[in-house]
Amino acid sequence: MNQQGQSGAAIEETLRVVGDRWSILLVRAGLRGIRRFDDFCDDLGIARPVLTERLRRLVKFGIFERVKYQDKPVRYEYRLTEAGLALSPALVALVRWSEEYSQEATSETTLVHAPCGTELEQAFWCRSCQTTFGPHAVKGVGVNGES
Amino acid sequence: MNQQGQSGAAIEETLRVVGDRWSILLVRAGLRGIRRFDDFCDDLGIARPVLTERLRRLVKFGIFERVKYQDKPVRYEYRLTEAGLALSPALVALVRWSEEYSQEATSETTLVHAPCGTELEQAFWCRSCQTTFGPHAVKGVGVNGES
DNA sequence: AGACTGAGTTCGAAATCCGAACTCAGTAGT
DNA sequence: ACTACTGAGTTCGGATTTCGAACTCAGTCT
Repeated sequence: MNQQGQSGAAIEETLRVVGDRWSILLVRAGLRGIRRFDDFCDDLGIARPVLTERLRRLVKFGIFERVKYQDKPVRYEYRLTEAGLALSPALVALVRWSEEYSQEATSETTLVHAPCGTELEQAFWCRSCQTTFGPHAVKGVGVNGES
Repeated sequence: MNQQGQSGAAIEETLRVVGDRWSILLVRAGLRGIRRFDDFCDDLGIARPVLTERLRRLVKFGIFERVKYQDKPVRYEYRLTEAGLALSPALVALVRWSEEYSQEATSETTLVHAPCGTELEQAFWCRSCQTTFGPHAVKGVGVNGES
């Protein structure tokens, strides 16, 4: 249908999992410590049937896990897995972007380096050159590798 | 409705713009040099009416610009703006994530530092400490700042 | 008994998405 | 002058998703 080879498939795969308006917000809520169905619901204002479906899918793809946290009335909660946690760079990138470019960003808090409190920058790091660099020096985003 | 303060608003804002299955793919296609309506269409397999609406919205939010590239039959193409280009860290983060965690990732190409060809790492950079660090040392992701 | 909690389901209405066919201006070929 | 083609869209009806509000179900609390 389309001729995306290689790394194209990877992103498409990923976006099929987290590429809707709610999934990333759910991950963010998870990072903030939210775990219970009703809390996700209240915090995000997501419709219940949609939340049910979304959580099921995120569990299926290993981003959240469904954990029984009490027996008497059986109750489950949702916790981020390692893979889920690993989405935070993407999340941070989005926050940074909106801080920088979104016209109606009303952000009061900004992201900082915890030890020193300095506003952080996001960069790519080349282990062999021992340097940081920006998006212009990345190759391989596309199949043919045009910057 | 929900009690997301501060940086919560920022992400929500952003996801209202790029938080659907197509927008990020469009940005990616833009990075790969695709500019014309029909090419986006063929490359992504997106339905035309949806593409129309998506592009209009991305233009409105300053991610693409609509540029006239010929007069005789008036024709427009879509180019990424600076703001659009600035989304690439998020995109790269997603690619990296899928390379690492996505079960059915079939990615052959990986992302590299263009000058030297080394596989890149993504990191946060603290200007004042002059160090790179990972997501665990970021504060302020959530309103209350749980890492 | 009656009210409450928490994780869901069920419902019908509304918004989105889809593919396929159509439009419209201009160009190229015969 | 007639036909075919290009490229950026628009129009259509049907299928899928999303929504809010109300309901369920097991167990607990008073």
